[in-house]
Amino acid sequence: MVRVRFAPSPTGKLHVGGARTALYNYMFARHEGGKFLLRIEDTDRERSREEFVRDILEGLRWLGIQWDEDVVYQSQNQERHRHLARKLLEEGKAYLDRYTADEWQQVREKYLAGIRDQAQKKQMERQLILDPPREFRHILERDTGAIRIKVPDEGNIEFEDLIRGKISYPASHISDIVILRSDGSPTYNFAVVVDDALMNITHVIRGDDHIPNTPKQIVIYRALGFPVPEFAHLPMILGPDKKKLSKRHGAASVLEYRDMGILPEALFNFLALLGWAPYPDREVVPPDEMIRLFDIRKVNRNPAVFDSDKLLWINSQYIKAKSEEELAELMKPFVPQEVYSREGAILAARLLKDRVKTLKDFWEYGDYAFTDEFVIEENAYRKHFSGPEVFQRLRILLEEFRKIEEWKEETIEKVLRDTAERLGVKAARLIHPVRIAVSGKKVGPSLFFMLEVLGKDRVIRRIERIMERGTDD
RNA sequence: GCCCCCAUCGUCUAGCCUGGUCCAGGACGCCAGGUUCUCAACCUGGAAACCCGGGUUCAAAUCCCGGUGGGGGCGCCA
Repeated sequence: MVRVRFAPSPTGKLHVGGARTALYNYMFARHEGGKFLLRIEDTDRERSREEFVRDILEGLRWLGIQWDEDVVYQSQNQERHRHLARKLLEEGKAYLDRYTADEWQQVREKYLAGIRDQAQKKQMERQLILDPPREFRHILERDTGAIRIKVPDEGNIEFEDLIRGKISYPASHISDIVILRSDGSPTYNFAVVVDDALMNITHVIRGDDHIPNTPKQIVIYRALGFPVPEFAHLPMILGPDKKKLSKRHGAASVLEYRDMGILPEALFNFLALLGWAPYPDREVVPPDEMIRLFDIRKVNRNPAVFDSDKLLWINSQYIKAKSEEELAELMKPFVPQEVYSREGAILAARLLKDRVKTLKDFWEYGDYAFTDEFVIEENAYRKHFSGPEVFQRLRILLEEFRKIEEWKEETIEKVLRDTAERLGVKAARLIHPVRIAVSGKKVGPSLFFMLEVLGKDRVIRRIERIMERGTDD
């Protein structure tokens, strides 16, 4: 049975890059009918923060990435790490490096600084550890230090990457790997291997920045006698400047996208498309279908630039597909709670669902659906209410509107156009002022549709109100 | 310096494994037109790419080699 994991370190918020990695693991697990596990790599006490753990869990949950089994915290496994490292030492597969971290640093600077040849450097390191130079001879007395695993000198360390095919490293270029520091803490590569083995992980799917770690980890798996999992390395996600994505590229955290009014399934869809294409000619593919079609072997090998315009477009597609009722619920967090009402939200949805890009836009462009207290844009008002004749025309139109019995788009349009003709002005002369009266904005949905949706009472009330401005002036 | 990975429109990609149907398909964005009461949306059309050089072959985006460019690594960081 397939078992995969997502293993973030809680030193920052859940990032779109991490989310994409989680997503691919999740899609793979679900597609294969396996398990998707979560492990928090919190060994870095200095930088790990509880609030980041919460952010990561919340982000995953929001995206609809549900993990199986209990969350594993790497710090829980410290004892196992130490135990296994000592076992390797006893078995002679690893050896003691008696330098302290500081001393080793000095040794490196003094004896290894100019060495460019990796194989040569590896041999010299070994030499320096087993047979220290005079000034460090005394360390041989110690029975403490770091533990290093012996890496073979001959042959290649190879693995079959599910995405890239065969990858091969010359063993002679890989230095003996520190698995336990002199302070007794496990190193990253060692902890990852032990934890993955303990969790029975069958497939390691992660960013391609981990490719160089893989041969080292394979050495560790072998020394430990654990089965080596399959590996798949995903390409990175880059910012618009083609640099590795970071905070500098605006919103990089998953929850920030939620707060911008992005739908989780839209982000899911978009992220899945970064490096993989389920169809040659379809982009909007909901999560369920993505999972059904997912094929790790078809994942692209080159890095992808994060294009927020496309995210916005996909989001707008998902918004269009929602019902007014669903949208009314979804937009709730983006509308001030004093004015939110389900009725108003439904009106906003009906009015704007085909034109907005985010959930935030419903309030941004549709405040008038919720309340009479919307802002009337000054420049719009000035432009279309320039003289007294505007108010005269509106008064006449208002009379006609009052007479309408069937308040329907077509009827309203006919009445307005007839009135315009009677007054000898273009319909636009009435349309624009009315739009501003009822919405406060010079842009928006088709006016007649808007009037119908808003309802006769509101429309009449709002036209009356704006006319009061005219008498004041 | 050495090791490893990558390379199709501005961007995401299909095609590459199993050469010909590709003077390279789709999508976002962009431009133009249509619709129209505005702005979007929508519809139609358009500009836009196989990194370079060799080789293999009747034929290469597709296979091979080299170069160039980008990325990762060479840590008692993760």
